[in-house]
Formats: sequence, structure tokens, C-alpha cells
Amino acid sequence: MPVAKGTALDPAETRAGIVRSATTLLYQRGLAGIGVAELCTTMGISKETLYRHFGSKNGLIHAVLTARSDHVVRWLDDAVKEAGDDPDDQVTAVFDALGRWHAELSFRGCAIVNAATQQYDVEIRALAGRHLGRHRALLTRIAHDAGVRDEVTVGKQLLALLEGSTVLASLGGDTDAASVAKDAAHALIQAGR
Amino acid sequence: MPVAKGTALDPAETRAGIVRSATTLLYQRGLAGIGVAELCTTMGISKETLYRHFGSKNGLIHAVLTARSDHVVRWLDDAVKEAGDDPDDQVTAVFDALGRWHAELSFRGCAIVNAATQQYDVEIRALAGRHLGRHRALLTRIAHDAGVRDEVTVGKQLLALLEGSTVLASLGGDTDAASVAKDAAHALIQAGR
DNA sequence: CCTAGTTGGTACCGATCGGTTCGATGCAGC
DNA sequence: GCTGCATCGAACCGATCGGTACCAACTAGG
Repeated sequence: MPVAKGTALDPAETRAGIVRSATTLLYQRGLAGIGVAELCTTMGISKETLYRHFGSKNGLIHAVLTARSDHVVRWLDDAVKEAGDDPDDQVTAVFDALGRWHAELSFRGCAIVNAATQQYDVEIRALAGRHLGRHRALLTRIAHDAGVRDEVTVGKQLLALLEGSTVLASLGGDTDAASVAKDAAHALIQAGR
Repeated sequence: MPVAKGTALDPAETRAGIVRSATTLLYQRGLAGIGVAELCTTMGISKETLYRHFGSKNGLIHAVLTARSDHVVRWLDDAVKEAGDDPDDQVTAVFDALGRWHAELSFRGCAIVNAATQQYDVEIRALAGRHLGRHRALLTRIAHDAGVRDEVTVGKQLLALLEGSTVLASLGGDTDAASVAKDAAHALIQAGR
């Protein structure tokens, strides 16, 4: 969303708009696949504005990934909440939401995992680790509510299915990866009770 | 392994040596994380030699990834063969080998999946798809031998566990990701019979 | 010993990279 | 209307990028 010349005088809003636009561009093209110049012209802002708000390209990337992690976690949380109180329904909701995401034309895998893979950067890797930890916490909680004996292990297994099916959908061409993972998740919970 | 000045006159051997050295460097630093100049000086070859053998940096990358895919597939096949004829033992062997790989200091995730993530390139993505397909074929065959009803689905599930646990070990800090995935694999096979 | 082929080293090319600076433009509040 | 702040557009910087050209050194085969 380009910002007109002198119309937006709220810096916070400008910053939020940049994060929103840059998220898409960096996701589609990769962190190193688009330069700062093209990034700015496409977003309709000047380089000076970008560097005043984020200090560096890495600063922008960090802001984008942090916001992205919050967004994805909220998205999964909402899907779980809509599913009600039954843990089995919650598992179904998680992997059905995953499947809808995988089916999007613009799907290119998890933006945060991709970022950590693209750029060897301690901060980004730590952010990715926290991101995976947040997913694991949700899945572990669901496993606990489902009454499995070892919810920590089952939580890790569900997370492996979630991330693995995302890789398969992104690179392996498996259009039903999430559905297959969903069945596996239910089977693992059943076996773990 | 640097090649002495005029000692190796076998072009095929030179090429193979370059592929071997470049595999490590590109894996550790990322495809875009090391330039051609540094690549050549570190390997002890000249840029002219590199470009005569591979035509471009992308040509080198393609050669490296192709060889890497063959190497990894052979590595897993050997692990399975050593495990004998019992499919359950073969599953154990696959995920135990995976765990030993995850524990290596230089482990940074699957080089081929990483490459496809780092560089949006149709050829590399296709190569990654074929690579995942080869793994899936092995796991589907094991699932079939294990007597599951739907070996195609179980094969996909085992592959998701394999790739997912690799992501968790690389970015999530899960040192026992492969072990946890191994238990899940056995449970899924048992549930699928 | 001589020729043909392979190599390392180096200088060089244009393009692009991330990042800085400066002047012009326009909105908000006084 | 004036002032201060946020912004755009463009010029500019040094560094690095992938890729090319040329040459001296070397080995293998005749």
C-alpha cells in the first residue's frame, strides 16, 4: 500500500504499513532476492523513510519476522478457539487451517523457517526457535487436554508433522500433505493415551 | 582439498574435487552467503577453472545438489540395508541415522531443502521435489513391507516426520527430534496395519 | 624435447548491493 | 501565515557481486 507524499503524518502508521507490505515482498522473493531500492519503489516509500524507521535492511527483516510470528500464532490460536473445547476437534482445526494455507497460490512455506534458512543470522535463528516453541506450546497443551500420557513427546511429534507437511506441501508437491498429517496426528494422540 | 598447480591433469577428477569441496562451503555459508571469488580461493582453484567446468555459479550449485541428493539417498539406503529384512528394524535404522546426522556439529538442516528455500529457482525446486520423492519411495516401500493397509499415506506421514524432525533439530534446538520422530513412525505403522 | 591441454593467479568489467545525504514538497499545530 | 516534522525523489558512495580475458606454469603423450 503506497503512502502518498505528505498525507500520512503518523509515523507509527507509516511503519506498520511498511511492515505489512514488506512482509509479502520478502516472503515471495526471499530475503536476499529483493534489494532495498526495489523494495522501496515497490512499496512507494523512499529509502530515507525506511532507514529512519528500521535502521538497516536487517532491522526491517527483524521487524517483519517478529510481526509475522505474532500473526501466525494468533491465526492458529483463533482456529483452535473456533473449534471448541474438544481436543480432537482442535487438532482437526489446526491441520485443516494448515491445509487451507498450503493451498494458497502464494504459499512458499513458513516465512520464518525460510528466513532462518536463507540467512545465517543468530538473531533470526533465535526468533525461529521461539516461533517453533510457541507452536509446540499450543500443540503440547492440546495433547495434554487430549489425555495422552506423555504430552511433551506428543507435542513434539505433532510439531514435526506440522513443519514436515509444510515442507512437503512447499517443495514436494503434496497437495494433501496437511490432510495426511492430520490423520497421523489423530493416530498419534490415540496411540499415546 | 586444494589441487596443486599443474599436477592434476584429469579434468573429471578436478571437477569431482571441486564438487566435493564446494558442497561443504555452500552448505555451511548458504548459496548466496559465499561469493565465487572466496569460493575459489578457499578451494584453491582459479575462477577460470570453475567457469570452464560449470559455466556459472548456478551450474556449480546444480552439480553440487545433484551429487548431494545421490549421496544422501545412498546413505539412507545403506542404513536400511544394514538393518536387515525386518521393516520395523529398517524404520529404526532410518531415524537413528537421522539422529546421528542431527547431532553433528556442522548440521544445518537438509542441504537440498535449504537450497530450494534460499534461492527461488525452478530447477532447484524441481530437484528438491525429486529428492523428497526418492525418500518417500524408500519409506513407502518400508511401510508396504511392514504390512500397513495404505502404504502411500503412511509413506507420506513418515516423510513428514523425517523432514519435520530435521527442521526441529536445525532451528528448534530439539536434540532428540529424530528419536521422538522414530517413536511416532513406529506408532503410525502399528496403527496402520 | 616439443606440443597440446589443464591449471592458478591476477587484473579487469559492468551491474548491483546496502547505506547516506540533500533539497523539494506538503501536512499539522500554533 | 509561519514553523516543525515526515516524507519523496534522486544523486551519490564504497564494496562486492558474477563473469571474462590473458598469461605463466605445469604435466602428459608423442
